[in-house]
Amino acid sequence: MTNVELKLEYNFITTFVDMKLSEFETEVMQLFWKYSKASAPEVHEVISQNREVTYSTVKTIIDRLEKKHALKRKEQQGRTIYYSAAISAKKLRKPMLNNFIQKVFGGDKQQLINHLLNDEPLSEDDISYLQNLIDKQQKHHD
Amino acid sequence: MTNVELKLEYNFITTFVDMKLSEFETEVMQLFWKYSKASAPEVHEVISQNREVTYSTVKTIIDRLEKKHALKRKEQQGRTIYYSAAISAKKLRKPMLNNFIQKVFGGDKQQLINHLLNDEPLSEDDISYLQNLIDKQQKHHD
DNA sequence: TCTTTATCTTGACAAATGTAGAGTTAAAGT
DNA sequence: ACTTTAACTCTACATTTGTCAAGATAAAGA
Repeated sequence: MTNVELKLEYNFITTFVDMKLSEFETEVMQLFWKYSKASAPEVHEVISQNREVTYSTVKTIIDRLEKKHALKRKEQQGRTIYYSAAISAKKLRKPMLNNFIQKVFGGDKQQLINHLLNDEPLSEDDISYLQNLIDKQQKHHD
Repeated sequence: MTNVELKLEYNFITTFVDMKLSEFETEVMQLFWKYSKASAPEVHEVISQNREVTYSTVKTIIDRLEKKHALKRKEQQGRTIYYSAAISAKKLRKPMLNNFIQKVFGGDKQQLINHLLNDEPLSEDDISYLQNLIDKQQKHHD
C-alpha cells in the first residue's frame, strides 16, 4: 500500500519512521479513528457485519498494527485489551491519497476530481457540501 | 488492491471476470493508458526515471498484467513486443476509487472531497470549473 | 472451588507481490 | 558468416498479506 513517512519525537530526538499499512490494516484503522478505542472482539464484530472472517484473523491484523505502532494498548478490562490509534487519520490519509493519485490516476489530481464529480453520481447532500466548500473559498478571493 | 469486476463479452456470451491489480501493476497500467502502446524496455525506461528497478522486474509485471488480461500484445518489431491496455482506465478506476474511499476514508466521500479541495487553496479557475460541474449535476436532480 | 467461556497467544501456511539473476535467442552490426 | 547486443523466457526467492486452528489462560458463573 502506501508508505507513510512519520515523524516521531522521542524526547527531543526526531526520528523518521516508515509506516506501511495493508488494505485490511487500513480498513481496521478506520474503526479506531471513529471510536477512539476498541477491543479485538469489538472490531471483529463490526467487520463481521460485512464479510465472513474469524476472530483470529482480526486479532492478527490488530497485532500487526500494534507492532507497526499504528495502534497502542489503551486499557484493559478483565482479559479484554482496548486499543486506540497511535497515528491520526490525517497523517495517514494524506500520503495515502497522494500515492493513490500517483498510482491510479497517474499523478493527475484533476483527473481524480473529474472522475469523482462526473463519473460517480453525487447525492444532493454531496452537492450542497461541495457548494459550501466553494463558497468558502470564493470569499478568500474577494 | 482492488477487486475489479469486469464484464467481458466473448461472442455473445457474457462472462464476469475478477481482475485484481497490485500497486506496481496499476502503476504500469498508467503508461498504457497514456501511450496506447509500449514495449517492456520503454516501460522500464520510464519507471527507471523515478526509482531503481531492473528490466527483469518490469517485464515480470508486464507478464503478469498480460496473464491477467489487463494488457494484450499489439504488435512486434524485431524481438520487441508492443503491448496495449486491454481494459480502460475508467473501468479500473471506478472500483478502485470506491474501494479506496471505503478503506481509507471509511466510505465517506465528502471527507475525500474535503481533502482534495482544502489541501491547497483553489484558484479562481478551479472554482469556476467546479461551480460549473455543480450546476450541471444540480440539473440531474431537478 | 470447579467448570465454562471468552479472549488472548502462538504458530503456521498459501497466495500475492516485488525483485532479479541466468540463460536463450533473434536481430543487428561488422 | 560471425560476433555482439538487446530483448525475451524461465526460475527463484524473500516478504507481505490474508487467513485461521490449536492451545493457553484468566475471568466469570455455578
